[in-house]
Amino acid sequence: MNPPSPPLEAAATPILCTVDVVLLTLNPQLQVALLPRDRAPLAGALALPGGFIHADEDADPLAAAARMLRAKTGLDCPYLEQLATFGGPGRDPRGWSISVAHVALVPADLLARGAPGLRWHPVDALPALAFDHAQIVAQAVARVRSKSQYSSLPVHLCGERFTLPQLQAVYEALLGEPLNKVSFRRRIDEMDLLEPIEGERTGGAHRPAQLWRLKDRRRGALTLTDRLLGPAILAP
Amino acid sequence: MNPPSPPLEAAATPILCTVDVVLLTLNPQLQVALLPRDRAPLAGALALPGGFIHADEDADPLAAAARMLRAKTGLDCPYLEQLATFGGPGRDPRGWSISVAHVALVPADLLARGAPGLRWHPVDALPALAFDHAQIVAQAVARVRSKSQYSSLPVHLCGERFTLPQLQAVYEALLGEPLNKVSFRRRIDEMDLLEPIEGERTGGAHRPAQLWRLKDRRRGALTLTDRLLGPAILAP
DNA sequence: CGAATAGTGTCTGTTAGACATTATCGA
DNA sequence: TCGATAATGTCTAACAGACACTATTCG
Repeated sequence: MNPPSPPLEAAATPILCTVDVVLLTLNPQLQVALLPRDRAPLAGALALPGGFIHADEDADPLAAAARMLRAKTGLDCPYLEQLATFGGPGRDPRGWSISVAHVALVPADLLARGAPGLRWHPVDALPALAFDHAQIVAQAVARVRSKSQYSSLPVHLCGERFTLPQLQAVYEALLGEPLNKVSFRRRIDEMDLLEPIEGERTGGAHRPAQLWRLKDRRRGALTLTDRLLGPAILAP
Repeated sequence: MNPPSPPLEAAATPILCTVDVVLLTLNPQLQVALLPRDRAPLAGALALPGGFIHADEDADPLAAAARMLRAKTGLDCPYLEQLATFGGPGRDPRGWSISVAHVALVPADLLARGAPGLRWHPVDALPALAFDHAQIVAQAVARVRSKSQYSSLPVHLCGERFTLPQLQAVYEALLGEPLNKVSFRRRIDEMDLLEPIEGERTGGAHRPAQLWRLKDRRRGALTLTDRLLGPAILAP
């Protein structure tokens, strides 16, 4: 039997392990939360909320991302998933580094509670970002748009209560083109996602729309359709 | 200006950074390549091909996975993509660790060139695996089955040259149910993936089938359909 | 010619989307 | 009553899949 140590194949140079979060909202276009870096390297540059994994407090990468979200943005997000891992010798001047990137979604009506330093930028007109964060944002946006074709992901950009016309507008903003109202409602109905709630929302002189909310068992999860909602978009 | 070091927020405990590869083939069922570990921890246990990222030679996680594939399996795989990153304090007894998991596909007719120690196991009847590798394999299989619904991924499990009935059988094995021949061929045709080649393959007393190969510009890439090929499967 | 598999033509039930109609509000 | 938006009914063109038919090989 071998003794349990030393690990013969251990990496010579330790690798920097970080998580980053692409926090998105729809207000009214798709926007991403950025923070100016408060320390070197690249102090002052705009970057995604993120930081080092803490071995003593993080249970896994997703938990590290949730901690980062809480600490840096102050927002409580109904949706958080892992996106992909970016790594290499050049992306951080301190050395070979890994970033486990995540995507988070927050409804626009919760933005007021966020940290004051947060800066929201439309994803289609980004300023220069630190590290390889522009590439990470691009991949996150592609993933969100792709999943909007065949899942309930966009409901996590609406608030707790919303109308079907509002939800359709969210899907249309993500997919980039108008959807057929009848087909859209058939799909949403088939997904068995929503339940009607009392109360009405109206904005003017017209028939008020029914309010809906996610069914309990759909909370925090994605529901998939077996047919596409919109036209095909290139997936990651 | 701040000096570039020390990094104020650097992780106290270094984190172990590894890559693992879920190498799959279809022969005739879906099988995964496993290797008995040759050192502690868990020496002798079956594990995925993988190892530490080497900061001095790997350009990124995908390159590290490709190096690992070459070194540990000896196989040249036409398809390799990142799957997801698994991490936590308990998955490796040496401490908080990260595994950037990948999926690779290899046609069954190339298996003979692999390393002699490789052991192939049907993914539906796996033995006990080291670390959290069973979970990684499960997620890889789910991803491959899901992508088989709407992409050309299964062609990478066929050899260089194949017939349409062979390709359909590969799709059916992955999706777990028979497909309509006419619809399947319509879809493959719409994807504009394949070109016919000279030569015929026949196995007996019947009409020989046309041979096809991937068009050049489709090499190494996935092509997507805008409609599903089979019934919906729960995606990761 | 018969068996077996490859490949294609055709028909029909289903579905997506265009359009029209009804419903419900405020002014 | 009118304008505006919500919600639903209906019709048609397109598509998926079932079926049948032809093609091509070997024995």
